[in-house]
Amino acid sequence: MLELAVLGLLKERAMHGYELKRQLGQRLGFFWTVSFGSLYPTLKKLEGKGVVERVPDTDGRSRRRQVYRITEAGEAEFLELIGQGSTSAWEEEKFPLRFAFFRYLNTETRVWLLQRRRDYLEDRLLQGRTALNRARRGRADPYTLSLMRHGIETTEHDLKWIEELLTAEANPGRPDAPHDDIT
Amino acid sequence: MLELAVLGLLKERAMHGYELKRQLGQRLGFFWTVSFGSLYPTLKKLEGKGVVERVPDTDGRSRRRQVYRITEAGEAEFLELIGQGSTSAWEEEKFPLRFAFFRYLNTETRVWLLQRRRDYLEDRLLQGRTALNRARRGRADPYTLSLMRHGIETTEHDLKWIEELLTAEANPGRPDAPHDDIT
DNA sequence: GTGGAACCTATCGAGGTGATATATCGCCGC
DNA sequence: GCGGCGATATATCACCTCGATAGGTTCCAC
Repeated sequence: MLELAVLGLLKERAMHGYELKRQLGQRLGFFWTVSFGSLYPTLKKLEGKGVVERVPDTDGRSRRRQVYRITEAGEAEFLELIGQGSTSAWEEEKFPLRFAFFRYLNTETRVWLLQRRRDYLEDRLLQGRTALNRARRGRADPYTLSLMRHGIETTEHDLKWIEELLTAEANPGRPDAPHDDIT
Repeated sequence: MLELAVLGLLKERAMHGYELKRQLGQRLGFFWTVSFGSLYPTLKKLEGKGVVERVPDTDGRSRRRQVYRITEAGEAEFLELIGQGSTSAWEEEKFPLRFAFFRYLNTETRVWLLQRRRDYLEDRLLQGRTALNRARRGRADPYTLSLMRHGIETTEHDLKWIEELLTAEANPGRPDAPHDDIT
């Protein structure tokens, strides 16, 4: 998981651990946050696999930072991770992470992933509505009901977003991707 | 975490593990799901602490299920867990869980928790907007920008929900709690 | 230069995750 | 009845991640 995120970020440019965390926090902080406790071990593991490497301490100063860059094997590994279907569950769970690297995929794959996501959300929505109705009949307390309603609304919002993205993907009319970008 | 959820559900009525998972899935499945790998160990741990106990296999049939009920010590433990401030982070993370048991808290505590939540969300929103602006100036790719925008919108929606709840809490005018409940 | 704040790496215990194994029940066709 | 099969239910394992914490380094104000 984190491996994909790290490789994706290092694909853009070399970074040290702390900055990886900061970048991740900014880009998908709403959906995910990494802890140092998983980041640093992961970096070491990746280095062990040879998919990232430490940038040798060029130009004397600041030898405290451990700057990593992606290797050729790493580029391959990244494509492997982001492209593949992988195991059911996390696929849906970590959608935002995958989405953050959508630019590295071709349109076909993007559409495929978006459709999978849409189906998943629609299914959840259905289950959620069913559960809500059951809860209503069961005289569940107002707070529980409110929570369930809110969950449904949130999912509806997610779904709408996905559908807009699908539309945008279908006709690269003007904005070659998701809407406005004024200043 | 899970401990609070389990105790809260058992407070309503005795259940076996599988059903606890099902109930949890229905009520806050949008925000959380438990795995068996944590549920069963947790039940044992709770039994060890004496806050829940196995219901003796009355009336012969179906001896396969392990039905648990909450003990008196468990009731106390529950109030302890839900009432206390606990450690910073998870407090925000698991807000929905806490909210699901709001009916066991008095108005004062409810309002306090809602306000904390509101402040937290407002802070995130601010950070998110700042990050978005920076990303725009940095010519981030459209997908990343779209993701960030979506995160912001979702948080705004959460915030609106909290504010409505605060309003409802402030004047128990007609609906003694969160809005409509037709049929 | 010296003290402190911000920066950065690192590790630990606790606990959660998804996958998988196994056993039992309810039910249907025959 | 009885063999089989899908749903129900408990259990465990290896791996991953978390939050807390500690410790070292760089930078700057005074």
